[in-house]
Amino acid sequence: MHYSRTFIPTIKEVPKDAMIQSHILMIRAGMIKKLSSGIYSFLPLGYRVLKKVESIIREEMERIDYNEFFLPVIIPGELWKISKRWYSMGPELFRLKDRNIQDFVLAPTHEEAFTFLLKDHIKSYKDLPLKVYHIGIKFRDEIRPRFGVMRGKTFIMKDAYSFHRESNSKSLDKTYNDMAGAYKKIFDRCGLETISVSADSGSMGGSLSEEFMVPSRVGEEEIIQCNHCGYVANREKAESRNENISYKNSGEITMASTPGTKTIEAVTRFLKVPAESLIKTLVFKIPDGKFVLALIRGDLDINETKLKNYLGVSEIEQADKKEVKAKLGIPLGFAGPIGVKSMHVVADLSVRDIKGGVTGANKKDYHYINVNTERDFTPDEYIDLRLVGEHDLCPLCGDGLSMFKGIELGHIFKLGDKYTKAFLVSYLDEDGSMKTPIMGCYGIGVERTTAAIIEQNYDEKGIIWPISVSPFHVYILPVKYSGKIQEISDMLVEQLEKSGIEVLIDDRDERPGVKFKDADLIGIPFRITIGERGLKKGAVELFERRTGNSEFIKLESIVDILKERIALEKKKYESE
RNA sequence: CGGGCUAUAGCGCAGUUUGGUAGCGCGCACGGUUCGGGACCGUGAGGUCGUGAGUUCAAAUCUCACUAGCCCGACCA
Repeated sequence: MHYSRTFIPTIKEVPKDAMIQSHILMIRAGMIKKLSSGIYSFLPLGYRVLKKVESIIREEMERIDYNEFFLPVIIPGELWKISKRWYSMGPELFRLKDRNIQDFVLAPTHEEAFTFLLKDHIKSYKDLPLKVYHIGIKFRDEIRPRFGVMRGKTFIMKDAYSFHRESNSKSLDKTYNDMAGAYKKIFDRCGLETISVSADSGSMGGSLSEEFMVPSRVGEEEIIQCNHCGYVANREKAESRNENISYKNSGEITMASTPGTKTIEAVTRFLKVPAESLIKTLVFKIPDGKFVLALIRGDLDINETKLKNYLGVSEIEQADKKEVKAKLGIPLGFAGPIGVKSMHVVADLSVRDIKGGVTGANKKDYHYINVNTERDFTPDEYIDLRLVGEHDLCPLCGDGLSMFKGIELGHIFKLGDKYTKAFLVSYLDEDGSMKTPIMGCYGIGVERTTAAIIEQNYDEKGIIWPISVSPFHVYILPVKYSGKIQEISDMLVEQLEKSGIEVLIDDRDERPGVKFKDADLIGIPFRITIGERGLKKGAVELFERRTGNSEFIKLESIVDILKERIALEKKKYESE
């Protein structure tokens, strides 16, 4: 293609709204343009990359026998009412009405639509397993869109769904594992280093789930990893081994005056006790307006996701001061479990063994000391509520854990029968009995993957595309597009394109410096510079963006050499 | 939703403190000199100063309200 006729609006300045490299470079290279917060248009160069990522995904989906569909983005609200997500999803779900005042949603994901679509076609165990997917636009009214295309209000997702016989969970296991394998290949082929971590399944429902992450400073996920045995999990999900802290048996429980000590730190300082002997007490509010008391050892924090899952609610928030005081009569900062009757009390496992502990007395400026769990109070339940941190112990091997950040590119779930049950999907099994199929679902964020590729492949000059997703294979840079140089450039373009190589020729009437800068910024893997300097020797310059290597190649062999190099480079990103 | 910041030409910014009718760099157009790493000189086009109201003889500048965007926290591919 000719640069002069292609819309590639590169810019020199760093856009003020962009904070991370992938966002900055996508804008600077003329790949995307913002329409509104979290809503971006893809320009020709960006779209070419997007399509390449999509086709890698397609190839790997086909390879494991998934059928490609294309579903609408606007879905009757009725379907979402059947799955109950109309009620549970909250404001991130875009809702609208048609002229007949019927409810609709702009689909944030397609479990409902696919389940409804396939319901009529799953009648026999012979119809299973059924594996489907599509690549389409999704809508989520994100609380805070961020980092350009990394978290948008609309985004392209590859979402796949599988349906299986309920009695044969091995079928789901296999499909799930196949998908994990396909994801690994997809990301490898995009030139990405990913890791898979076990994750919380959130509002999707279902049991097991795994996320595919790219480690990155700008990631929004926190990943916990064992330095020893390979345990990896999303922090939301991560568990840890309880340390054995030896508590001494204490004397009688006593109420002590602790004026103004509202924080853990203040209490430990005032009473001269370690944080481990405190019983931290937090009041949470759940959607039905009820309050829950959550306890954890003073030096630890509550993992709200774990608490939400335990309570079976989609949202919780820490109750605010005034409300707690008004409705429960408890001064926040001095809350404690002792004597609490009106609220459900859950305790983290770390609380169970505390003896000689300290906790709020539900009275302003007073704490109880010498508190023994079980002797002085009994929570309704002990569960794991702990927010695992960097210095905790691996739940598997007891070794140390570390934490780093990552970008979540894909997520795979074993869904169970949440949707098939709600939609009354049933099939006749071999023995003539009526059964409900179980499901798996599997997503990849396409733009986010594209952004992550840049995040892992750039330098101070611009993007460095892996050839598998590069908008073009070769950038031809005629130092001056006229006379002999023009003739040779045109000839090269023709020959290369004839062999299926994608070429961008910079035929603009610009000074060479401008062309070099743009070529570096756009980041196409190979560049051929054609100028007097080389032609004197009957050669052109072949430059490799990633290594910075450059060499002069005889004109007559450049096409063959390029073909060879490109084939070699492509091979690195091929399946298997 | 809470906290912080911003809004002036296509992009990046100055001007706001101390009110006097808008400027710089890049980009764009034209002419010339240049031409293998974002050239130089000259000329020129381009602005409801985010929106609305108020104060004032006079508002980009002061006041109030609103809107949008960005960053930090709770959601997600």
